[in-house]
Amino acid sequence: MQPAAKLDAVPSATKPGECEYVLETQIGHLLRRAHQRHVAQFEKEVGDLDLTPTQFAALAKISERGEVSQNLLGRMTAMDPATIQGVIQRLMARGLIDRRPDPNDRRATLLRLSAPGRTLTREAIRRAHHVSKGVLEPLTPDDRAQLTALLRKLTDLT
Amino acid sequence: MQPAAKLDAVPSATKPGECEYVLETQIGHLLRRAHQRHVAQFEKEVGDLDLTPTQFAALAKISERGEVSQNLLGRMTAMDPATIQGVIQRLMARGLIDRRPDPNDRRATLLRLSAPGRTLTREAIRRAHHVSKGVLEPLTPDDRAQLTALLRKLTDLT
DNA sequence: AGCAGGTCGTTCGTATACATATGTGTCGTG
DNA sequence: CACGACACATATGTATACGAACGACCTGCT
Repeated sequence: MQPAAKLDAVPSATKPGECEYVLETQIGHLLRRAHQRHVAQFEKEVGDLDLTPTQFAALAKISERGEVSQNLLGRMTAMDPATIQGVIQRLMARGLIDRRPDPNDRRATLLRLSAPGRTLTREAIRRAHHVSKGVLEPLTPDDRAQLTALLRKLTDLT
Repeated sequence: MQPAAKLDAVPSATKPGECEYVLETQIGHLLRRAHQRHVAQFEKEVGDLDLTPTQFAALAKISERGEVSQNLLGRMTAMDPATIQGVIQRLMARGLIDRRPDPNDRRATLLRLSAPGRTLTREAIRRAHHVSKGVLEPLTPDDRAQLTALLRKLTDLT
């Protein structure tokens, strides 16, 4: 990313629905930036394990479920079938995941962690908790709970 | 994206910092999902103008500033120099943007909207307001203000 | 049994997103 | 004025992210 910026404050808002658009007040831009913040923090703290946030999410979820189909894993981690395919392929190439065909459904593939995968995931989970803490660090404890709750509501995660 | 999911609720949390990790409670995952929600909504409502959220952000910001250097635009829209380069290149190819070398700094390039770019941006801004409304629709008005404020705090946008 | 419609994994194409490297240009300091 | 540190735009490589299309397969209905 760029060197952080600190640009001049944003001036006047106009009435919405009109031809003015203050990027910095729009939810989409804010979400994008906040997400970027998390990715950066994750990279800084977990990057030396060579795991991206998505790769980690996949590992963590497999770890939680023991064995899942690739497609279900995708739904649980909010990844497109096309996306999860690439993620799994890269984790496979590193030997972190074992695959086997689903005996009950010949379309499906079942995934589980390999022994090295389990070890790496344990360590990554430890660090991931620290990442979450770091991301929320600018907020008060109350604000953190608020934000989490609001995002869950927004994303329909009850 | 996948057909939406509605998976079973998440069970028990363990004490954090330990070997449990409930993806659905972690800020990174929530931010990623919320961001996905916005991108999807944007695509649905602005997609037929063939604009992505980032392309639109660039156009909107150029429109606001009149003329900016590519690099400054990148900082204002939170895009890497490498990223903004690609975005601008595609908008240029469509004739939505005009370029000229900065007379005061031969490294820099100045960007402004072309006439078609201005027209398209006006229409896109109209729709973008509607997108923001749609994204926040699951929240109460109070919650919307709360969430926006918290994200601004988190992303250091004062 | 057989078929229609849907699902699972995969592939292709395009667009962010960012690290890294490079060539060119600017600027402050000596 | 010269030089080193830095800034700007670009190029390359990798990793999401997703639409669209595909072949293989499953399932419910007839």
